[in-house]
Amino acid sequence: MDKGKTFSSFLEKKSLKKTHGRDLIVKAAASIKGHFDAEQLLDTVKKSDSKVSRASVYRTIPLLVKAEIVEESIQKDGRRIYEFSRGNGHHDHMICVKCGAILEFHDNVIEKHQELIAKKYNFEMTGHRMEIKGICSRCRK
Amino acid sequence: MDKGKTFSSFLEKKSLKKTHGRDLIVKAAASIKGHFDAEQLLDTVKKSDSKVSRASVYRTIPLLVKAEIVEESIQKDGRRIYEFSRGNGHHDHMICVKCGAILEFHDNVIEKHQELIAKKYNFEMTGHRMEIKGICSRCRK
DNA sequence: TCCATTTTGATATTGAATCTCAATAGCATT
DNA sequence: AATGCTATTGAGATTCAATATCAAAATGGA
Ligand SMILES: [Mn+2]
Ligand SMILES: [Mn+2]
Ligand SMILES: [Zn+2]
Ligand SMILES: [Zn+2]
Repeated sequence: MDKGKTFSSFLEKKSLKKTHGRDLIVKAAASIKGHFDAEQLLDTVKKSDSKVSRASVYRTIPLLVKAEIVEESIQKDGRRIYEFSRGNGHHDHMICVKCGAILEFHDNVIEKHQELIAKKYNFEMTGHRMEIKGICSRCRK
Repeated sequence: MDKGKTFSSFLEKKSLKKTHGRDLIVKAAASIKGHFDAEQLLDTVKKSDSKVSRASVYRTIPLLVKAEIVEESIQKDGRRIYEFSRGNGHHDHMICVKCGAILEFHDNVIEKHQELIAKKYNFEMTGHRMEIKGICSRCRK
């Protein structure tokens, strides 16, 4: 799952330059297990090179998303939460309002019906976000 | 559909005070057809009484949501979008990334499957948000 | 009417995200 | 390897929705 190579060819295709910062940022994103926000990514990058700027991280994230290396998964407390695409495919999220835990799920029926809805309204779906909010099993007991 | 009365009893139950501002704000929310954000609500309230403050609007919105008079429907460009509950029941949204149009839909199968998922994970669902992003029929041609 | 408490308006502050701009790095060409 | 053009960067400023602050005003029970 070497997304470094993928990103590299993405940059080439788009005539964007391969830079030290971009290289470290994609590597940092890959190193994070689970969901992260821009600030966490910045912290992680800074461990490799403390001179990489916040601006570069914020600027690179949309590139990683376009390259399908990183996905924007949910919004939590006004912050955008991302995750590295590990080839485990698309999924949606449940967010625990008590402990903040993010649980993942996938439901083929829901996915299919989204497409049916879009078709019904002649709407060209480019993406979707579905978040279930509530209390996770751990917090319930 | 007099949500003024509903809000009034909500405030009573919670031992909150009935104020001029809160009264105007719920009336303003009811007067808006369709979706709105906090700033639009403020503009509308100010037409009745220009002294009602932005702070009061931002403070009252969560009360209206708790009272189930207003629903938070989607997030758009980092702004929270609300809508007055008109008893037309729950629905989800499609957002056109070209023109910004917000389309509504409802799908029983999707709703049911959300509950099944929650049950499967022993997750107590208190709400959900599902947004389909894409290009609306008008913008496609 | 009195008075404790809540609420308000005006303004300041926060914080994520974006923008600015001079300095630097990447890279095609010589 | 040196040149020159342009994309990119870092540091900080800026934006803007949302929240916090706090003295003054309103509310509602006694
Ligand atoms: Mn996920
Ligand atoms: Mn709606
Ligand atoms: Zn939890
Ligand atoms: Zn459209």
